[in-house]
Amino acid sequence: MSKIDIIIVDDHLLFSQALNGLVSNFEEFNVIAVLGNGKELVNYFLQDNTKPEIILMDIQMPIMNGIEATQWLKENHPEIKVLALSMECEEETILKMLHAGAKGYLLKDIHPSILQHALNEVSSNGFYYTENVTSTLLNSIHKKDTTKNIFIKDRELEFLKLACTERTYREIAEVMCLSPKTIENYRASLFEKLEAKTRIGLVLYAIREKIVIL
Amino acid sequence: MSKIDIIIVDDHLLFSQALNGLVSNFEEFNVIAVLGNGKELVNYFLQDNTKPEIILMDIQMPIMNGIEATQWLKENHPEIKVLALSMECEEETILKMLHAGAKGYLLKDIHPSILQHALNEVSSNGFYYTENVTSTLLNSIHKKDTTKNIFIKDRELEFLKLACTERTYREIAEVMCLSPKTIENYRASLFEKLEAKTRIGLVLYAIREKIVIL
DNA sequence: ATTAAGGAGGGGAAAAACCCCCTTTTTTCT
DNA sequence: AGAAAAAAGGGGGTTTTTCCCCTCCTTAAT
Repeated sequence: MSKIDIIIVDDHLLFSQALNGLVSNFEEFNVIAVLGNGKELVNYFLQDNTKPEIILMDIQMPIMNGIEATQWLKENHPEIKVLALSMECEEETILKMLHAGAKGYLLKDIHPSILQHALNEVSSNGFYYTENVTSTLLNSIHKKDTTKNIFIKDRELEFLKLACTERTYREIAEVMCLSPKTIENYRASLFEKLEAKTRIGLVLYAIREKIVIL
Repeated sequence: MSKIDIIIVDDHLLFSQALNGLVSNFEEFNVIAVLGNGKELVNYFLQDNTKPEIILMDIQMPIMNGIEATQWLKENHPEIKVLALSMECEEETILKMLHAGAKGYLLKDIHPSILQHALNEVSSNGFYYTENVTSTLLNSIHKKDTTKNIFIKDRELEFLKLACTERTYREIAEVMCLSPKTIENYRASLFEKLEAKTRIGLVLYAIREKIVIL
């Protein structure tokens, strides 16, 4: 019985090395490479090395992250199955990874035997989706309905960023070279769009949506 | 030559199990237990089990985190050396862990051989501090000078949190069961303390200092 | 030619900001 | 134990900012 080739991509050396030992101990699998980020993975394939059947992919990585790497694989080596292995359970991250073509999404706090099972499932069925992932998908579908497509115009965005400072509207008008009354219109339209009742609401929205950083 | 007993405390099963394999492969060390959080560690000691010489301690853990667990060990088993092993490189976390009595602080992206070296150092010298940790300590000393000791009183803090909503001051007064005029005093004193000129300034401060989350 | 969007504006009410002042209780210092 | 300081609660009045409604003028696209 020939073993199934696996590549591990994770920037936490301690984890990737330890995981290497763990997976290598599974009868059915053989780790052929341990890489530190997406860029190293791309280079690995550009050098025409042995192709793995499955890649265990971390998400948060320097230089080239797991999502970008998975997208690259989908375009260049679509037959290789990516199994995401991350600590992040944020909905957005999971969705991005699945859109990029991951065949499964595991959290790092699972039991090794589940990893083994997942690897076997991915190898035989082509995918392995946990309850966690499917419920996230359901959630996101549900949300899509309520999420209005909020379109913020360029100048409104400029204003929104300036609204997140201690400048008064009059000062913002000066900075943007506009009349205070025009600023007033931006304010009103953003209040409506973002369902804000006060300037504080604008600030909270901007910070939540990472329109302004910190 | 008798091996040095080690306990691993980490909630990420995949990591802890894999790390177990890794450390067990080091000639000098012997993993006697792998636990999922601080509470499990406390229970382990309450049951009068074999004491380890070193504990490899994760920080972010459910129920009882690494900092709390290390503090408990300092009071109850001060001879046991704790080597922190985390992904967090935030200054505050490192400082808290060192204050709690950790003999070293490693990031999870290190090479396994560094872990081995660190374990040996902790065993022989009693500590192992990387450049990373010492530079963080230096930084924090430097910062102490410029950081004014901003002291926010309990009620002020309550007000500050409420100020980060779309409530008017009058509404905040109602929520806090106070006269709007008292709220006015809190506002004025926070404006002075936090060097804010408008309510937006308060909100920005509160979010930066993580007084309000998201 | 009409419509939509961006820009500019007026008037007025409400909220926020900025002054000054006050009492009472609790804590801290000596 | 007693004085002083700090914390908590409240008040009056003024100015500025914010908020809301509604109008008018361009300009560019349908």
